[in-house]
Amino acid sequence: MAQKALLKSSYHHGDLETALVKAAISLVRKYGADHLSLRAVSAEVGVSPSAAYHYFQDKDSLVSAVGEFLFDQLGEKQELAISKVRSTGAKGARERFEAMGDAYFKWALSEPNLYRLIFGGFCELPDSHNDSKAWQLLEKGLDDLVQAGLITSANRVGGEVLVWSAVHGASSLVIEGLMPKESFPIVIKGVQRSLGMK
Amino acid sequence: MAQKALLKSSYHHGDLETALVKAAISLVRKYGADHLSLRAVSAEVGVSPSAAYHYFQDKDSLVSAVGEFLFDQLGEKQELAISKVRSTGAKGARERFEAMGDAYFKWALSEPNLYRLIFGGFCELPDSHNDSKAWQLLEKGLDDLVQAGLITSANRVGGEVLVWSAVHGASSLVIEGLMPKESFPIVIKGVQRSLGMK
DNA sequence: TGTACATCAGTGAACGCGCGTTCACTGATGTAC
DNA sequence: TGTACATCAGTGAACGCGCGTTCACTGATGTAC
Repeated sequence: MAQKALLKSSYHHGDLETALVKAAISLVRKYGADHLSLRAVSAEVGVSPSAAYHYFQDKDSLVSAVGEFLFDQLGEKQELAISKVRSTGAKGARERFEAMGDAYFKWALSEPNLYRLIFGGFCELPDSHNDSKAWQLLEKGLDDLVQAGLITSANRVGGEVLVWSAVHGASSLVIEGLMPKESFPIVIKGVQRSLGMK
Repeated sequence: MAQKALLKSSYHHGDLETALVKAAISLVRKYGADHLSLRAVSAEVGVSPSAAYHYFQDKDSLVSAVGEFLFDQLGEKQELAISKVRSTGAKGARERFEAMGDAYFKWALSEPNLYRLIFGGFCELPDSHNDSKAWQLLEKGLDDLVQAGLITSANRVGGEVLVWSAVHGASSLVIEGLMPKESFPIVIKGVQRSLGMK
């Protein structure tokens, strides 16, 4: 029946909740998180403005749903980049670590408006972010570096917050035009030096 | 005459341009950069909405003026913090360096809405940010560390971008509730390790 | 010192607009018999 | 298989509102004579 609804153009939409989130993303991409309106999202889906209220309490709820969706998506981009690394052993651990940061940076640069929605105070992200894919990948990446003998356990301590801060900060500054994008590799080099990476 | 205008409550305001910028800051502080309206700013100053158009081409121009003002203000906060350091020699250089980062972080935490206005894509900052006070202080701070023998010239290379990225990123993540504020010193420690600071 | 005048900072009414949210409703759907 | 019915996803009109911007204007000001 969900299937049926998807197949025929029908009165009932099928999965309006998801459709609204995706339409919102499409509009934020183009016009920024400020400038997003519930009415425009509904119109994009081809549905009346009030329909959204069957799925979201208010506009803020929709925006927060978008934020969570995008935060997950960012994690998935990183996971994909990591999975593409073919090298093994220490070389693999290093390449996966770098791929993770590169994916984050690349996503930020290619989708500045989405990036700002997540990290610009527009939405409430669950504070259980330590369960998020992005965070877990970061932990795993650092663990791998230790296991590969590229960094010591001692230097690993606090690595998550340093890496995330540096990568996130550099991405943000480049997006806002305050730092040339050529500086990103320099920041990464600096982080690796901090970790004592060989 | 400007003096006179300031003294008496008169038809002419005296320095409406500055008054508008300051009123805008006051409103952004409370309600965020999205939610700022020209009309509210005018009302805050006690002037009709159209008066603003004698000083700013449109709303965006006002917001950009606010951004520049705040960016300068952040630099001044840092300068003030640095100037309060009494120690001399290597100890002084280290304390000044740390005071600079602490001031940045402290300002971000105490004024998240202002911080987001500057760094959240709401305004056009002049891309001559290398002339900004904040940037010059950072350069000078690193030079001092070299001169004090706390870091080597070799390690200083690229120091600006690493330091700014890490401090900015940590501030941003803490503001958004994605990182506990207790992590900030850990990030700073990591940066110092990267610089090979003794 | 007094007066006529040009300047221009600020007024206030008006414009058209899009917004978030509500509400009583409709009509397609799946189900019970 | 056919029919009556309850459900509930989506409608569409309406609400009150605040927004950015414009425009012809007013009246306080400083200046020239």
